[in-house]
Amino acid sequence: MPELPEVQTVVTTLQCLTGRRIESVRLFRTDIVVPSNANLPEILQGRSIQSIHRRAKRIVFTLDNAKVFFIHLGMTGRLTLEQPDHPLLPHTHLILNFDSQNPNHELRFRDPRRFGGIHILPPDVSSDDNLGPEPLTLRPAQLADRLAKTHRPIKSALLDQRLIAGLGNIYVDESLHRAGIHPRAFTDRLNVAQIDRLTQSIKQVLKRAIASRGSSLRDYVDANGNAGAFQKLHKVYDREGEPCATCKTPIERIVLTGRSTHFCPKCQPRKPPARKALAKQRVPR
DNA sequence: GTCCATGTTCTTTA
DNA sequence: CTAAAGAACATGGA
Repeated sequence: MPELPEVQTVVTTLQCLTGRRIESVRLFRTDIVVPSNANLPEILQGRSIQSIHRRAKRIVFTLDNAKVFFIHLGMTGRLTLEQPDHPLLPHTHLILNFDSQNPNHELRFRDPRRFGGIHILPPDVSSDDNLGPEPLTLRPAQLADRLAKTHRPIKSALLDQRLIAGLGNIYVDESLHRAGIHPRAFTDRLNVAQIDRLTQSIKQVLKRAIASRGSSLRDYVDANGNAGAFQKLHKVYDREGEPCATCKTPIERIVLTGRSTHFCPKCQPRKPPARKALAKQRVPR
């Protein structure tokens, strides 16, 4: 459910919590906390939230004592502000109550599949582990360097959070379509022009998706319970068989790296347009 | 019952 | 040994 644009939207809609003091913590499942021996209620109880920001697909909370933790929504996680008397839905794992203010909302974390989690960072450790660069500030040369170091289909590379952090299945497919690159194109065979275009496409797609407050296909909603609208603007994702918006060719769906992959066979040709020499020998010996 | 799902990590294979 | 492909995780909806 959440890729960069959705996570960004959740973070934006959570900003009303900055400066608020956590009055009570109810943790219904401890197995969503990492590390498993962390005492989350003790860490949160009585602290104020200094800031909430996004890094890749992580929602990073900084407390007034400089402690940092982040929530990852996984596939089905939801972080929502609710009225305290709102019925408790199944798979609600954490509820935080705050010092009373005008909107007396509580924060709830729900995640049926539990691929998401709450991660406590040890002091003086950045939340970055081996996450790649943020796509919105990515430079083409930076992407080129990283792509040249690996040999695999571009689709798989862009899903790899260590190579570039924040894209998921939807936005990789949309970015590749906009860039006119076949999802199976090998990373180390893309030319400079293609990588320039890809960098631009990724940024364009993400910016537009954020402007539409994310994609709601299944059940994504922001912290206020509002769905996004970008799914209406998808060019390829989940549009198998439908005509390409630019050339009318039916969108195809293949499976790559175990993931559904959507593309237009005409706008995203298998081989680069300018191709002349096929004089490559295999094993020289 | 079957297949599929906006993600990540561990295991197996090449 | 390294890199890439595959399986696993847990739940619900079509």
